Amino acid sequence: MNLNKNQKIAAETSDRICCVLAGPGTGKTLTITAKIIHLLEKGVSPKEIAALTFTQKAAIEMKQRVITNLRQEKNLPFIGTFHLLCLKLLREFLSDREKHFQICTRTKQKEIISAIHKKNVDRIIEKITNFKNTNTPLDEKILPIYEKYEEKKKELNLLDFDDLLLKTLELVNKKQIPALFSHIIIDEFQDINKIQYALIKGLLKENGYLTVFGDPDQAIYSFRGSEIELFLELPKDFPDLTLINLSLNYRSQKNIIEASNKFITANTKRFSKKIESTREQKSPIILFEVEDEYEEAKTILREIKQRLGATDFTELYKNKEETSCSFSSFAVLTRTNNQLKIIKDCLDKEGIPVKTIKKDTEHWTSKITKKITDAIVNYSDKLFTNMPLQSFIESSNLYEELSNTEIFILSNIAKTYKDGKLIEQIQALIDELTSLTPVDLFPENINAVSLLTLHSSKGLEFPVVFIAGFDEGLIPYTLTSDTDIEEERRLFYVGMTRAMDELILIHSRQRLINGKKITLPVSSFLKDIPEEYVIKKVRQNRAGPKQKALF
DNA sequence: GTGGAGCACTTTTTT
DNA sequence: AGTGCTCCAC
Repeated sequence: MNLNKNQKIAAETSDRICCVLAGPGTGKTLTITAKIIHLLEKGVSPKEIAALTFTQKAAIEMKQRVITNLRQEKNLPFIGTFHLLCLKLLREFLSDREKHFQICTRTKQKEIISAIHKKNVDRIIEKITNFKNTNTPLDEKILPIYEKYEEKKKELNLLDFDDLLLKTLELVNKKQIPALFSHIIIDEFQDINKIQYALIKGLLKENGYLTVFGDPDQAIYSFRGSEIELFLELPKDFPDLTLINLSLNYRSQKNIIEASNKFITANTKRFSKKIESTREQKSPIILFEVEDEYEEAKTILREIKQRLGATDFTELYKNKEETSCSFSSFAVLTRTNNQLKIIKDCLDKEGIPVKTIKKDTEHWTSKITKKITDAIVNYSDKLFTNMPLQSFIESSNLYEELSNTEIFILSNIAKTYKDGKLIEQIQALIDELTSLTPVDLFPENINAVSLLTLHSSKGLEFPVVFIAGFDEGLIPYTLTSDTDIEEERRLFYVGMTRAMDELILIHSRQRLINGKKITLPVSSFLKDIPEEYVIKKVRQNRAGPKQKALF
């Protein structure tokens, strides 16, 4: 593995408590992978190591990389989500009477809650989750619902996702689960909450090694209980903490790195960190001002077409290798989901393929199940010719149709595939699918323009990034009262740093929000980006009356 | 059990 | 504007 100086230090240090500041595009996953492999090569037993993530996607990516590097997949350390680790520990350490619980999924949660109280089911679940994770008190109306919910779960022998962690922590505190790991590695540490933090401490052996990777400037999930303070107060909690800064960014050109570096210094809750681009300077950030959301969509369409340099899109499908950029080079990011609809419609109409994250759990589960079932049935024919699975995936259209997560699962199923038992295999597969999330199923390999919220863009990168709705009110989002302006700034920072070559912001003078036509000024975040990094382009509505530009 | 009127609500999302 | 829900009539 080819590591730069600080990546190597982070991977090989034998300091006991380390915090690796891993800004956007600095090779975090590579470094974590290197660290795991380094420990194994040093002779640390896999059983002594746990690498924890918050999402399955991250876990799968990391595991895949470790497997690729080790060229084997036996005797791996635990690499997975906090929830999976807790699930395994509970199955191992709970009493025989208790250990046979089932997981209370979101669907089941909704079912139980709505039997108690029909209205605002989602909000109630959110409140309960918040209460369990952060001790945010429950008001009088929700408390009895919560109590009945807990009772019902007990009756049905269910544990919800929060319970997995809480129950494990309880056993750890009662010493019924011993400290198990001498090396714990945490990914995306800025997303941690108090429960998870306590859990890590309880599972780490005395004088064990802890390395956390993350970036406080990308903490965007406080609304679901993450506490950036836990990251920022690490030096207090561990006076012997070693800070390592991954300072080289391999993703974005200089303008984007410098502009985002300066932008984020407007925040106070952070560690100062240095990030340098390894890439040549390219064009500055472009800011368009347009009339309304339809002009916004048309601007995106026009800019995409211009960069594709083709009007006949069927040609682009055929000659992918010959063009420097394709549909998948572009992403459109917005603060809210519903802003994406008009943009999607506009691109759809012009024959530009788009991909979005589907939120409809029931539908995709059955659809994907069918897709993978078909794939396995197809593959079983190919078994006669001994065609390796990877070649099969690449030669079929599956590579484009399936997300990376699906391919991973398919590979696993196929590996254990034996003649006869197809139905059982698929049954097992369906069990795995129920734990997948919309993001896991985002078809990364399909050649289409990505339409995403700023939140769901985290971790991704694109040559050309549009951030639409750069309007005060949406960015930062202040249409409801309890805005955390620093978190909103971090969210925009995440958006900016998705861009490799070009960042294009679009502000619309007017917009329909909740059925009302409103006029918003350009985002107040504009003033936090030094002027020399931005080119402003005003597009007047030709038909309409002349309006004074807002900047 | 269905369909339509009436009403409320409207940020972000993982396990 | 658009969605999702309840409630009531059939």
